[in-house]
Amino acid sequence: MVERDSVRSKGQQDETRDPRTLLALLWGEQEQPTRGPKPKLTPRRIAAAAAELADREGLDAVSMSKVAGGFGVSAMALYRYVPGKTELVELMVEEVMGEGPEMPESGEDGHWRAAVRAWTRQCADVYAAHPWLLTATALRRRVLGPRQLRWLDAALAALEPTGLDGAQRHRVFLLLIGLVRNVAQQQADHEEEQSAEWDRLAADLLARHAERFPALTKAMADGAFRADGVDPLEFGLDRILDGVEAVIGGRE
Amino acid sequence: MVERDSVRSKGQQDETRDPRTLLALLWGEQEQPTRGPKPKLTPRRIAAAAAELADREGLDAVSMSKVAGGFGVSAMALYRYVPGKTELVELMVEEVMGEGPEMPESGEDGHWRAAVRAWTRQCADVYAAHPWLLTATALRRRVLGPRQLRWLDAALAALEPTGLDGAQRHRVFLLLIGLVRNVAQQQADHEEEQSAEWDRLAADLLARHAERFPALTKAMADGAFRADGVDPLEFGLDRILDGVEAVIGGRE
DNA sequence: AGGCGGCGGTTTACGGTATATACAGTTGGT
DNA sequence: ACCAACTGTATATACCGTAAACCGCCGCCT
Repeated sequence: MVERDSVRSKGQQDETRDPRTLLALLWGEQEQPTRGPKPKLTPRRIAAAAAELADREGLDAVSMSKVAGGFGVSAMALYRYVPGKTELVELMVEEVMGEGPEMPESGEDGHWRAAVRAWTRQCADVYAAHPWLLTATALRRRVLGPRQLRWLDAALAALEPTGLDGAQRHRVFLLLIGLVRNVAQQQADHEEEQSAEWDRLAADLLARHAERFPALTKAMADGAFRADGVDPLEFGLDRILDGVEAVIGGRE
Repeated sequence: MVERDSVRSKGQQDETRDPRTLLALLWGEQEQPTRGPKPKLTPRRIAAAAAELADREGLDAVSMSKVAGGFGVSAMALYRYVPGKTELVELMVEEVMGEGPEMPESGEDGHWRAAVRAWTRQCADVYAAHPWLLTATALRRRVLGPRQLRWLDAALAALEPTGLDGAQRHRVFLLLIGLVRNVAQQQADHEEEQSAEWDRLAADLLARHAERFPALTKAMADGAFRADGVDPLEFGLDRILDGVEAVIGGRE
């Protein structure tokens, strides 16, 4: 389906690497060779190891040599399985997405809120478990691997009972992952080391410039950044669901 | 306020660089020296040049030597003004955020929807003008520069007439930037080169695996990804505003 | 059975990155 | 006038991704 030794980038970045090799990789549509020594690795195993590394030490720590070192092979060995690092990251994302969300029995109408809730929570869990997903999926074209499509499919399915048309369902999906990713980012910020130090510095700074940011100081005095037990994910989700409900109600 | 020659990272990454130097930089609280030659540059000018470079060639193209080359100085010269690259990126973000949004006369209640709309649109414009903002602000703790705080302040101010408490206003703000960033990402994806090529490949792939993604195929047949003239930003914004309205209505 | 060619892994090398360190030239305060 | 502070440079280190050439293994074909 795709030739194995395809090299066409000139030595710089991506420039123009054939998307088809990446797709073949993601979908496992590689024709495996017959002759030659048995490969020690697979793209899957490499991606899994790299993802684990990223979980432990962050995405920046994922380098070809470190990943290869984990297998006891040289860095260049990986290039027999993966066209380059960008493709490896893509595989890492796909790897970490798992088998897709477990959705409740949809069946009845009116339960679409619960279904969407379940989807969103599980998606948020994935992002929480792998904070590097945020940067790995920032920019660049994605949502092409089978597992990512599975998530998309599940979300669209959960929205079918709403009666929204396809375009609207898609836009609600965008709203949902936007929420998930944003909350994940917020939490990643806060779970960082020295978070308390930063908070202290920020509070001090704000106090010194209170008059420049009246609404912010007022909101802070009103408890804006105090933890009040309300999950921002749940709050946002409720807002979105209410918004969707408003469309449905207004149209029928 | 902050000593100028502070170096404590061992040669690796960030590790532990003093946050106070960054804050002093962002807020212009550097005490400027008296003796010695007049500096040719300023952090601001460097950040502006770097941002322009990023606008033209992308964030990856921003390297110390390229930025320095634009001024005709050596790469190391920049380190007299900026502690390191991460701080430079932070400055770039701050630079690009401009003077903050121009908000309409709030005055009357009930116009908060218009105010929030104006805020969101302008924020989206910034992201659209500088796509690298997405990756530059992915992960890492932010929202500490005066300009970013200005945006936050404006959003919170716009939400004051809603009667929501501080924590809720903050959560709505999170919802809004989540929307903006997500839409920006979506648009960046689509305006990429070879976008058509990718779409073709994706459509082909989906057709071959239609049975695995029933909801997705159904949604596509229903026009999910056809451009239908509805701005996804407006759609999401309406959903969020409706959601907020539901909270207000339900509580009073 | 033999060998050839596809393939896995290594080594080497190149150009790029951030940035530590040591230095030279310039300037203002004393 | 001199010294100390400051700016910019040159040099060096340690990484990074990856191109290219190479060697040894192995299954298919003759």
